[in-house]
Amino acid sequence: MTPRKAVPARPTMRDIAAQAGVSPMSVSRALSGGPGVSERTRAEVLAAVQALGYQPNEFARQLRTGGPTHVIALVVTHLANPFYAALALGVERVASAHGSRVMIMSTMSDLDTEREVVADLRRRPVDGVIIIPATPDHRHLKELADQGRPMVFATTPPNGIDADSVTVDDFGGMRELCSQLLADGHTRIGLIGLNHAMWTGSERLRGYSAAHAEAGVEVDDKLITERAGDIASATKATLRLLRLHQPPTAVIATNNLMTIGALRAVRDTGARAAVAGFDDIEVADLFQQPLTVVRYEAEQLGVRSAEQLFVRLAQDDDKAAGPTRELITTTIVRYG
Amino acid sequence: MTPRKAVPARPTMRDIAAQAGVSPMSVSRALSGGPGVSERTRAEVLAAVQALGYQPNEFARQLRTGGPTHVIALVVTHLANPFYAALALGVERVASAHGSRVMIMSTMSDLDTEREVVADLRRRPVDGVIIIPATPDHRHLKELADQGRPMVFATTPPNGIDADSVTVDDFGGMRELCSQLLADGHTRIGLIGLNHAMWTGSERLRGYSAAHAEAGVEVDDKLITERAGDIASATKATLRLLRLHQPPTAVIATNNLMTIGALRAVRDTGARAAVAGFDDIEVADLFQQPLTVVRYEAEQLGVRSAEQLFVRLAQDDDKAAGPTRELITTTIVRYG
DNA sequence: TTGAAAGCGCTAACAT
DNA sequence: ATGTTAGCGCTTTCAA
Repeated sequence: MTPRKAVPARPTMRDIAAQAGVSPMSVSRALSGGPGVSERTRAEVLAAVQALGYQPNEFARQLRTGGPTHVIALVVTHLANPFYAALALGVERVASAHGSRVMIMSTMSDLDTEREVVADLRRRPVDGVIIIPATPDHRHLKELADQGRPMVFATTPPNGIDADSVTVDDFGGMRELCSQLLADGHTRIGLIGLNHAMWTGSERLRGYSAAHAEAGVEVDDKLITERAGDIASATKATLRLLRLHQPPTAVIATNNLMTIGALRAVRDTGARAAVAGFDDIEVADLFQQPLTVVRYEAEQLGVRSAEQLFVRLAQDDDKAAGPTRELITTTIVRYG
Repeated sequence: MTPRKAVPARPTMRDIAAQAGVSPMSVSRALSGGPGVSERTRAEVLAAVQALGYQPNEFARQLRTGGPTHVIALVVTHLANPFYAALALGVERVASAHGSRVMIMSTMSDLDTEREVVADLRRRPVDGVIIIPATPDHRHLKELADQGRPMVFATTPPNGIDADSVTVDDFGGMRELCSQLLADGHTRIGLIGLNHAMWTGSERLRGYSAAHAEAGVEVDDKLITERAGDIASATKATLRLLRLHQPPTAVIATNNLMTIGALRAVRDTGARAAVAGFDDIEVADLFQQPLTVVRYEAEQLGVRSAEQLFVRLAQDDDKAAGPTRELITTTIVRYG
């Protein structure tokens, strides 16, 4: 942490009061637009504000009134993933409409980083928090929630915490996608980059299994590859599957990054395996390979999460209802 | 469902002091780790902190000390554009290393929205601001800067403001890209979605012109299409060019969105025009059409901007040097 | 080593 | 309609 100079001195209400020849209280009243100020005083105050370029200090006001800070926090895993960027934009849009700003923090899917971020949030008076949890361990998040901070969990429901959530229909989306592949005649379908430990991962696996069961096709565990962190490892995992004695005729990637990796692997081997994946890819129509995806509105996920948060913020604590669970629906899209 | 338990008001330092049987001052000292506290007192304070789940209020501290808020603002045009998302991630990484958080605001390239955002920032004690200006009109930004707020301009230098900037080598990148196309034998090269009014636009046009001049090829103004706001209008603009009596044999798109639009137009018409563009596209290797791009590290742009901001924040006002201008270099990448 | 007093910038509550 | 007092949660200053 580098040393810093203090924020440059800004004029305060006292300065305005002095300049306008009134008391600070009159300045406060004049600026808040409330009644009890003569037009003449108000005019003089506004003139002084203009002259000195005064801007009220929101922190001080908030400290005194105990009112909202008009800042909400958004904790994501990786902002550069277009999916989270879209979600963030949705959150920002809603926050903006409510006069609030968004503080964004990326955890890079690292539990320790998430802990740090959360510790920071406990000290910082933000009005509420929207979080995409990095891991299934939510103990530190419970401490935040217990502080009385309204929280909304996005993409993953809370684990042992009494909080709202907005999630994607991971199960239904994967089941439908997988069913279509099975209907196309595929009986050996690979699953790339599954993370059993995460809620989304287990839900998507459940959908995969359900589709197989409904089609009366047995699942071969050798076709399910373990968690892959990035595109390159998704490519490797896919290559491993394609080299099996009985390779899959189709692969399903468990998120947008895994999809890119899988496409590269199939292209490089010249295999004729069909590729499908969770998460839409905006430019998939330009790909040389056909692709089927589970699409849902990432921005909408952010919008709904933020709206739910503001509902909570507007609520009286006493008559607050139990946690809500909202589901974002999915559709299947075929490219090429 | 369990009724949400009444939120306990956040404990303050006084509560800790009472619980530990000491004065608030001792609590402050114990927590700040400073000298002048007996081990016994410190232990009792820490125990009380644990017992009550106390977290200091950073605002109150900041108000009293006048120190930094450890919040910086990042104003971008559109967070969902992968380019700005990457930039934001770079900013966040550096900020995090300096113990600061990032408040992100998207202007959607709208001047009025930018004005609102800036007005908000004038009231909110953030330590500094990194901005990608939405338009060439920087008057409202000057008011922010005049307040003494350290500012760094990213992608576009300030207009009449004494502030640092980090920009891309728009001119050099475009000149090199265009030169390569000319060397490939193209003499009619379209330019898609140029925004003359923006600094980046004029720089890129300058590079386009310079390359033509160096190659001794005359520029045909009919090949230069006006500003296009989104992918769809880029497609339309490209289609218009391709239908010209003497159509271009190559088109250069002026940013990543324009590139997508141009690729779609060329694909849909089955034209044989080569496509090139400013900004890299991560999955371009999967495209069915060849593509040449001007690549640069978007995240690095964010990193350098943030680093420059923290340099300013660490500086004494008196011995502050003049504005710095940093250039991010570009390379040409051919896909397919 | 500890505490009491004062004040950061602002506003609620009570004067006048 | 205006001003005075007090205090939000914290820390600096000064006294004990």
